[in-house]
Amino acid sequence: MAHLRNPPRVVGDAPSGPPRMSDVARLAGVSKMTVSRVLAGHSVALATRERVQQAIDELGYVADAAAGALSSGRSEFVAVLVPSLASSNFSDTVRGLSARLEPHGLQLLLGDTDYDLAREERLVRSMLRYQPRCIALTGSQHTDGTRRLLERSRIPVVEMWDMPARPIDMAVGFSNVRAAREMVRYLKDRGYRKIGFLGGASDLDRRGLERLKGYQQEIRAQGLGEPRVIRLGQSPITMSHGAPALDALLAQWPDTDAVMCVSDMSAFGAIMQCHRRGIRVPHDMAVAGFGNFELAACCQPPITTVSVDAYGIGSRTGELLLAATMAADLPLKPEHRKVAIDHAVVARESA
Amino acid sequence: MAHLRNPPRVVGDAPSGPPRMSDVARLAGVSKMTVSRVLAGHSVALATRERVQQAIDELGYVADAAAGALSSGRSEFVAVLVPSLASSNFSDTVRGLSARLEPHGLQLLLGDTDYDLAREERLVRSMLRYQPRCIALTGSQHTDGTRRLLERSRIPVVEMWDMPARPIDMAVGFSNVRAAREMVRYLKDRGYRKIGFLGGASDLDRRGLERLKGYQQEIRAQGLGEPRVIRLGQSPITMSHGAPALDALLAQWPDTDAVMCVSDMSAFGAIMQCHRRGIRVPHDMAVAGFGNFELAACCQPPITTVSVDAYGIGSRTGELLLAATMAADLPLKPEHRKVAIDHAVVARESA
DNA sequence: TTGAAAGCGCTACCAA
DNA sequence: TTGGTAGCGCTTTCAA
Repeated sequence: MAHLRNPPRVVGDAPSGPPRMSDVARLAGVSKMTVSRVLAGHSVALATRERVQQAIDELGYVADAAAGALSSGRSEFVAVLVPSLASSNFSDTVRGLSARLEPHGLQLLLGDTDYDLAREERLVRSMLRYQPRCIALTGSQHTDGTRRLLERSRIPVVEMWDMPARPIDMAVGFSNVRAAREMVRYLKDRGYRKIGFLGGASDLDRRGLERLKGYQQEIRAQGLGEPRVIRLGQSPITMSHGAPALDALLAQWPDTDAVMCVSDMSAFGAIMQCHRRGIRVPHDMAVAGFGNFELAACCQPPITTVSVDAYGIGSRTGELLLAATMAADLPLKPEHRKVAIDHAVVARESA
Repeated sequence: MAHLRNPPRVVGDAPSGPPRMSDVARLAGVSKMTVSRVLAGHSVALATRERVQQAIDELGYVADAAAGALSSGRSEFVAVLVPSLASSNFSDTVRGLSARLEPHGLQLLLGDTDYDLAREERLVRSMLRYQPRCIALTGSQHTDGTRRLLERSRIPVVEMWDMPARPIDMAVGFSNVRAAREMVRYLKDRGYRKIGFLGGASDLDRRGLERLKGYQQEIRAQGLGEPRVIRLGQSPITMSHGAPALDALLAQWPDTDAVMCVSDMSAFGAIMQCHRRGIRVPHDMAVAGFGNFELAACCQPPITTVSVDAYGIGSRTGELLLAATMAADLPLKPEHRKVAIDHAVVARESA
């Protein structure tokens, strides 16, 4: 009788904690195993099943998932890391992921890296403690520590929102460089020649940097002179970024006739600042965004932008993860490890 | 030797799965308990601690949280349900919660109810399986099933974003009715007399309904004639709601001189529609929002709105939950079970 | 179709 | 300061 953590229950005592599987079993007059089978949907005689279900309902029994995971050796967690939950972009991706994974009873473990790679590593380490079946990260830049943790964990990994040459494991995204180049070409086709770029000052927003790189490459390729780049403000780029960035651009290059922004947020801020300064959009100044947020469609003038299927990134990631966790033995062919997501310039009135 | 789930490891075999605490113990030449103590930060001789730490690093050992939770009888999960992760309002609340809870090693289990009470119940049931230490819900309306589940679970519960007369357990929020009434008074003080209201058509957005109720009460109390209410569109109310709602309002009551919107999103949509129709804001039509999103400050004209401390709701909720989980034995006094969050009309240019 | 026993990986408890 | 043992609540495995 030594070493008992909880005092033995005296017969007739009210059960102390929440009901356990053995309580259900006793009430239904069956063994624990039968209860377990009913819960798992395995074959059990109809009459037995009904008695067990009744006992479950009567006691309000909820099975302990931690115990189940420990015993069966597989958890139902999927770890997901995004730079920011507030961004509609990433929250759409999360919605796409849930939509795919929830029907399989998988539980998302969500984390918000705040565009901070060290924080990402801390979160990965902390989430790995729950033995997730797989993990989805944003971007393809990670600390060495993060990579090491992931490699050692040997679980399927998807990197989202980018298209790295050599992903850790799998990737679902698109080339931000190419998308930005397409926007420059679009602006050039519309007749703009003095095109500026408004981006963030932080090197942590890799996707923003890629867009900047694409802008610079295409400006050079098209012979549109020296790039006109303003880098201002921290990630994530917010609406309030647009106004001061536009002012800085016009202060340095007053003859600019179009501006391409790292996101719809800053494009919106820039357009509102144009309203304030009496600059007509697009007549005096064209403004283009990136992301095709709802904001871009509702703004006056509606914002020309690059639409990206954020929800699709989530749901395709979910599919890859499902395939990888369900059939872990069948390694995917390399060409199936990278999923390219569509993107396109959406022409509206602002540019 | 029967009933062994995994075949016994032959001496010299490479360990099959990830390293376990016993692997670390063996490598460091100590018992599992000592490893456990090092991880928990309990007192261990410095030299021993260092050897153990070295073994942990060498193996890349990550402790299994499910096993720990099962053994110790307490998990590190906190369940959190919000209507929508995409809304900056609720994602701010989540940030406030994380900021308070993460330092204590607590892991958020986030769920998105999509403004659907049945879905809320499903999520609560599913999260309860992980034996969370406590749970935070949004709003004070829940299904009977949800209430029953929560009562039976006997864990601390906080209802956020509302101020119910009788909370399930604890509440952190404010009265949406009172806040809306203050906005009507503000508009009246500014000289507006024909004030309309733009809200959603769904009865699921309780906070939106409360704001409508506050509007109606105060319009009557101030003798401002019959309420002018347009209810259009599903929850959550988005930017695209504003334009058609404004059109409907003006079609029915062309002489309206001010409009109060259920959220900054629809206020923004309404203002953009005013731009399109050549209606000057606030000269021809005042527009007020609710929530004080970044959008409201960046819009041209900047939007007069009700600011609510969304982040504060999260961090105060975190404090309550910490107090309740850490000192579960000390029941809070009833007057400490309800935390009122400040809100205030922010006067800007739009009204 | 059902049951009994063992054990998943960890921590509480007591002993040394 | 450290170690041994029992057991958390469940599922796997095999037997009936």
